[in-house]
Amino acid sequence: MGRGKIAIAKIESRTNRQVTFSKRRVGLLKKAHELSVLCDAQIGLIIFSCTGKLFEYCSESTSIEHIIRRYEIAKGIRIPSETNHDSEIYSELRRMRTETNNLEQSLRRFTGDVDLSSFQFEELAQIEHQLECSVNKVRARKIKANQAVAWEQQQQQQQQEIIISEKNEEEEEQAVMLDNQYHHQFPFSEEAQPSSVLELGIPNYQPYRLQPTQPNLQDFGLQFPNYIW
Amino acid sequence: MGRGKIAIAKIESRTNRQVTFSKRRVGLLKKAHELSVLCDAQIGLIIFSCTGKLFEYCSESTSIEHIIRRYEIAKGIRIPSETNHDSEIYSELRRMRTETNNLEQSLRRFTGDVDLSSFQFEELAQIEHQLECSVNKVRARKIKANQAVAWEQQQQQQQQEIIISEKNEEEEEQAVMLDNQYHHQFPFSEEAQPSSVLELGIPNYQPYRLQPTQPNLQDFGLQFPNYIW
DNA sequence: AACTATTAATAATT
DNA sequence: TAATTATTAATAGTT
Repeated sequence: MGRGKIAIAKIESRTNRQVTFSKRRVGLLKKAHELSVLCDAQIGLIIFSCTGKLFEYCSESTSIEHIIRRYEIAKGIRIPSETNHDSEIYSELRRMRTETNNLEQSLRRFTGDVDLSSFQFEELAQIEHQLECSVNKVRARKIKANQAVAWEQQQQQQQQEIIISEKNEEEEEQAVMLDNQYHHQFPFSEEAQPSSVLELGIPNYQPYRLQPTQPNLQDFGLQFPNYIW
Repeated sequence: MGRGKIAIAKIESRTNRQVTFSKRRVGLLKKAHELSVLCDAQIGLIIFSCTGKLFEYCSESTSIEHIIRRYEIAKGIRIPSETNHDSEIYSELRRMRTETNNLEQSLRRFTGDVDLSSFQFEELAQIEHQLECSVNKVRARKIKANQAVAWEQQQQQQQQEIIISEKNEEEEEQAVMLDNQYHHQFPFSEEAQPSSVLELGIPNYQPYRLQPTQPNLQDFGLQFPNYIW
């Protein structure tokens, strides 16, 4: 199923292997999800890439841990119980990972390294507004940081203002003024905050690290049940 | 991929569901095996049918138990070994705290919610550029996300342009028009950004709110992303 | 179960 | 690197 048939043996070309891994990983996860939904099966899937990165899937309304427990029970494997001391530390570790994930997710919005296709229009408008505010702050600081430049700009502005007050023809300058007014008085883009994202509860949501070297990060920045199929 | 297309929802017909389960289960296991071999990945797959029957697959030269152990270690659920590992755990905790701090600081750079005064002009310009790229991405995506809305607004805009070109009196309407123009017609031009907007605060920044929901997919093994710079 | 008309996945290419 | 396309592979409905 491709331009040609390939033998099922380790792909020697490193880049080729990486590309194939990315594509087939998505395909496998999709298939697992479809089987789970179509046939009401409980599925847990763990994938470690050859570079050691972890990917996983599990059916909705459950968790990998739960499936592992069920598996171990089914196989008659005993689960060693944690001590109280250990469980405290691990819960702290998990909490911190969650926090890290949240931070990384937020950061991706600012770097643009997030798959925006999962957002609705209103959400995108909100993100856009946030970014505008940030860039404006940075810009203001930048100007302050270089007073000479700032001073030049102010001089220029004042000259233009004089011209405008005399002729009142420069629409663009007017636009600047009015645009500011608009933002201060009618921050419409913040009003209609969709709660949809909040309600899309997917159990066991614990993404972890950013993937700067992986081009296919966006495959997993998406809401699972809806985006491809 | 069959005589007809089917929706991904639970198959109501019991016999049909059973048949599909049998077929797709084979397909899924095959895909898992192929991915494992082609890309040298370690894969564990556990399937409980709706009748409770267990099926499993794991890559060659390993076992489900081994993969489960590796998984739990990667997730910080279980201890690597039963020996004294306290120091390892605590160092991991420290490492994660450091990472969290770094992420928080990076985030604050983007929100402008931090002492930007400590940055030099060049650094600020870099951050600004990063934000511009991000906002452009969001903007482009936003347009795609709702072409109908964009179209409506452009229509409105055109009408208003006509009105304004005739009268040029309604200041507020003009502001709306120009704002729309800014947002939709010139999504990639940052130059005309009014400098006085710079004083706007960051309204409503809630870093944890807009996470795109994600399936139970994770990846591990990357260092703190200083790639942003 | 086996068959086959279709859809889906994906290897190679751009 | 991401998108496109020519092929192969999977499978839904049928026999």
